[in-house]
Amino acid sequence: MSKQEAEVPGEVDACCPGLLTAPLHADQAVELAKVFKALGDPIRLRLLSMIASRAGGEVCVCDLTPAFDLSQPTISHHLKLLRQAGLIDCERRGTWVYYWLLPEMTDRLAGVLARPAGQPLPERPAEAGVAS
Amino acid sequence: MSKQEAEVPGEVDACCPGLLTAPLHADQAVELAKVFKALGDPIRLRLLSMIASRAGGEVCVCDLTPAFDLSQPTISHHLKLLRQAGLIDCERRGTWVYYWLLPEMTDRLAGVLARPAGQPLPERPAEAGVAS
DNA sequence: AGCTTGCATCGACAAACGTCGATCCAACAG
DNA sequence: CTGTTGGATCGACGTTTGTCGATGCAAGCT
Repeated sequence: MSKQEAEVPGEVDACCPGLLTAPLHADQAVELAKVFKALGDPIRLRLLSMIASRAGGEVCVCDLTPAFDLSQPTISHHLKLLRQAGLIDCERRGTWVYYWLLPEMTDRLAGVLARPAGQPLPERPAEAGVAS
Repeated sequence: MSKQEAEVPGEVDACCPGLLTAPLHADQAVELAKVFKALGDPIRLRLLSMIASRAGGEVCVCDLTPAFDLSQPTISHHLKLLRQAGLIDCERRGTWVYYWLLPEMTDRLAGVLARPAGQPLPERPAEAGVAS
């Protein structure tokens, strides 16, 4: 497992301290977008959440599939996308396949979205529909 | 502006301390996925980055459009999606329209992806292709 | 050897997405 | 009022995505 064509971004370019500090380069944007796109589906978010929050650190697919109203191939497909995004990895153990989180990737995303310390927050409070 | 059908998620459900601590509920997953999907495109990531990293805190569309090899309607479309996701907002000032970041949303995402303090990290080091 | 079970892969197909040119609207300049 | 410019909205069109049933493969059971 984890050895298919899987073009795992992996090294989203160690650089770039964040989206919010400097304009992203086109290549970095492409790599980052792959990962965010993987998170852009409710099923995949729930799968990732179920995997990440598991006590032992890993989950058997046989525990994931019945949690959704979707066919087994569909769940398998979503797991594949999460794996190709570098968010999870898996291993076959006997009859079953186990998935676990790769925290490096979620850490990286959190860092990319984080606002660098005391960013001034330009003067504009939080007018989300104030209709001044 | 900022007053169209724009079903801004906004309150992705103040709860949920993170994706990684407990299985996400279906509704929360749907809301979160909308925002991540908005980030799942290289153009939108670069737009957001250009807007967020701007000194004055806001950018005129006329500064954004020429930075890409895309038509003006396409850029406008991407900006609309970012706005509907609650990531940015805009205002018309005279002839020009200015966009700025809504840091609440990026903060929320960063929080959702963050690993709660000293999460054990189950024993599995970081085998990204160890092929044991 | 056969059968069964757990998952992945393979088309297929409808829905969603990214892009464009054309058009429309708001604001300013003559 | 007329013309111009910045930007949003409107179809249209090709590509990608999410889903399925059918099939393939690996591992255990009898």
